[in-house]
Amino acid sequence: MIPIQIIRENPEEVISRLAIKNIDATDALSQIISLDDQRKETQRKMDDLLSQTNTLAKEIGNLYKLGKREDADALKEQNTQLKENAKMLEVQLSEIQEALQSALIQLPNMAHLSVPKGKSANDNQVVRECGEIPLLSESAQPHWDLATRFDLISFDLGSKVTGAGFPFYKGQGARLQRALINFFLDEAIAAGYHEIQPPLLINEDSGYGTGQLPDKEGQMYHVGIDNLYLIPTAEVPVTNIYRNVILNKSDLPVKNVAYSNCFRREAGSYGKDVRGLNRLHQFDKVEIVQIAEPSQSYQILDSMIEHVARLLTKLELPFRILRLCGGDMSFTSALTFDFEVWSAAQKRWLEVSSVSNFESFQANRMKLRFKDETGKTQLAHTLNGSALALPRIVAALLENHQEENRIRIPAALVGYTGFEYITLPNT
RNA sequence: GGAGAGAUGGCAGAGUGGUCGAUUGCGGCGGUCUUGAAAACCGUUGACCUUCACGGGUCCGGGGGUUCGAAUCCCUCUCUCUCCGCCA
Repeated sequence: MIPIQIIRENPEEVISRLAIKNIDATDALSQIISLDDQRKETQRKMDDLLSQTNTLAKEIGNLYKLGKREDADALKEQNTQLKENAKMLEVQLSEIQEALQSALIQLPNMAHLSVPKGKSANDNQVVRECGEIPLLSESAQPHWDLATRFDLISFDLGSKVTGAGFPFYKGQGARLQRALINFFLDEAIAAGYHEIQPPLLINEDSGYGTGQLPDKEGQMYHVGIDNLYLIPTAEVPVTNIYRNVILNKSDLPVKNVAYSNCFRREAGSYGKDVRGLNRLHQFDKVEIVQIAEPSQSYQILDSMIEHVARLLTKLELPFRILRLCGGDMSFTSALTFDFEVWSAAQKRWLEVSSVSNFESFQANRMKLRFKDETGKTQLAHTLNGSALALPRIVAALLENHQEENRIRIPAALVGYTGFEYITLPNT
């Protein structure tokens, strides 16, 4: 939610920054400002009346004490009348507030000025390419075939026991998963992040806090009997820790890292993009989340990008970094960089991380603030990024590092897997 | 799952219908004293809306109600604690 003060103070900036996301907010803003005017006006009138009723109530109390019962009764009647008027205004006010809130909540976050204009993923800007794209032999296989041949992952068992998109990891496949999780967590801890293990189910309030609700409801698994949602990312529980919290300036930046399973319904996905590990309903991810002072958030965004780049370099995977264009960005983000690794056998780029600065958009929704040096409370900035999501990393590791009859584990990971090569079963 | 108790400011903890946004203690901040610190003493100390300001309004877990007037009474939801049951 864009803070109303920003809209009031600087509507032109809001309009132009929303235009980067291909949104014409001119009408919406003037509607919002007029609703806000009505809100103030109505509230002022109501406060006036309440002030009068408060004064009268005190007088009545005094009159009773003095034994002037008739005078008191007369005032009582007067006060009842005032109270009724105040009640009417209260109803009006809550209607106006509801309309204002729903208008505000429909506005996406403003794009940062560095965001390129554009409509789709084709307009994203490649800002960096790192690593060498491996030349594989003719017999190189995509990861789903490797996973079967080396007996690492069973998609069929997943379908049998749960459904498509819920694979079983087995043997060296399972150990590789565990190794990656520990590697990512240790790297984050070394970079100063604080490890958190969050719950995997969240309530409705948390869904609103980070913006999954109301509009992305269909993307989450819902446990109806308890009205809880399975988390689509650890970002949701980890950021919502700070819902309705006022931090001290000295607490910032808050740097948290969490490993979790992630659950996504991925309604509407289909085709070759979802083959194998490319798109799952349940997957593992290590997420980094920071809460920062506004003046530092972009510097912190850079440091998060370097952190993710370092992980991919250590895993010896060729990758590129994209600056997302306005049309490809999420509703809540102000600036997003995507990381893609090259999948050598599929011959395509796979998105493995998305690092974003939300500025005060999430903070405003969930009332996450901090006290600055003058003792004033103001909204903090929130940032998060995947560091990293496992399935496509596994896909790329298997494909890019495949050799004749084995798959090489990158050196940085050997201490975690306990083996240097994935080998064929029964050899 | 059954029975009971409770939810008040950063924390602890008073307050059971009238001047209570709330006694007090701790903590925090500022000051006196001190070479410095501690102790002691004095002062100060919540959030939100509105206003240039003065001021006004809202908030005692959430929501609703009774009343001229609610932290205090009633309804409801959520959460916490104790006991019993079940259980990794």
